[in-house]
Amino acid sequence: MREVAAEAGVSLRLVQYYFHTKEELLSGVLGHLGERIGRRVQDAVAALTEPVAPAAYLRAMLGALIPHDEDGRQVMLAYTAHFTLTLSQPHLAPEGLAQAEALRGSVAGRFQQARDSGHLAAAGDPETLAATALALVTGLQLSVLANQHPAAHATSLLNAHLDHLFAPSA
Amino acid sequence: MREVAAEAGVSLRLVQYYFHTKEELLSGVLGHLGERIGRRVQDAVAALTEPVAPAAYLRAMLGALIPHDEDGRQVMLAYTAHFTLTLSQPHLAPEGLAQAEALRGSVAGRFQQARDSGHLAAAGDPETLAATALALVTGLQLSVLANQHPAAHATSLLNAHLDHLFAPSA
DNA sequence: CTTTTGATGAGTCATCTGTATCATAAAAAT
DNA sequence: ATTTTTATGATACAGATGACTCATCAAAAG
Repeated sequence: MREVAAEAGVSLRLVQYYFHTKEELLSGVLGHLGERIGRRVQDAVAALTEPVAPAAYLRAMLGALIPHDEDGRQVMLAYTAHFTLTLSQPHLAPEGLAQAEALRGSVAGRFQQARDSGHLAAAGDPETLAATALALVTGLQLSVLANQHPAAHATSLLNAHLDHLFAPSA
Repeated sequence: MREVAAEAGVSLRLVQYYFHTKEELLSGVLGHLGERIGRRVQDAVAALTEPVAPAAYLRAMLGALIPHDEDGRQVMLAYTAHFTLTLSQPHLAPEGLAQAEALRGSVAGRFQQARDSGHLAAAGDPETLAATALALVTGLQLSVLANQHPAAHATSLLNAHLDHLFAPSA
């Protein structure tokens, strides 16, 4: 609590004013991070030029989850830390997972759309493709945070995966 | 330190005897977890019946990283927690990453072998395929630990990904 | 103008925590 | 038989930490 207050340039008393306990603070942070990540994804999608092909949409959405700038790195690092904490403290999870669930649905919807419009060449139902793509992004995220790959490399791995789904004959 | 001693049914003094500081304890645990995970992978590979097709080998190796029993869950959960810690305390990493690097090389080698023997249908160099597959497994691992998917489902997602690389025409 | 809300300061309390010290004793190695 | 290794017990201590209280004050809302 003291450390958070100091880092924020604020009195300890104020932190206690808004977050009565440390648990409330942690849940609050997890929710806040979820929102920031959601906004980053929305911004990336909004930056697309019309018309939006399903493949490009998915590239933008999923690519936004890979930390390619300092802000993204900080957000993703903090989110990863809090997410890992929820693995042993499940009662801290509620709000954060809602965001993740919404994202999963959105990705699955895009895959469904791609299938309907005949752009998708790969087998497997949209739910499966979405779950796989999201797991891949999670792993790539971590590899970037751990400095195993630069962000650009991780993005190209993600794009290669998507390209393979949309045009496997190449 | 006290909590570790109590959990191990051992005196605090003994923990201090083998690990002079908390940092040493954490590094030691990280190394120990790396070994246990490596052994689990080796065991899974050793259980294969000859002759070993490249695809089956990769399925075994990578599948062993998905926690499908209680022991696996504990090991992977502890490893994930320590790995996440190294993201903000990089000096705790040295030994743990060596194991991961060895695994990456091994997976890449198998992909190379599959390509050479004509079993691999997908494009992309072995290094890329290995990095992608490992990132996917990391993400699936986390999804299982977070109870987003049962282990069997994660394994089937992994197998679907590998099948797609080995037989994309289906 | 008065009340509510947002913000700070100073300090207390009990507990947790990493580290350290000294004495001791069984067990294993030499 | 003696030395070294492995293990425990009992504290001690300084610093960190979460939670709480009381007093105070500026700003915004009513």
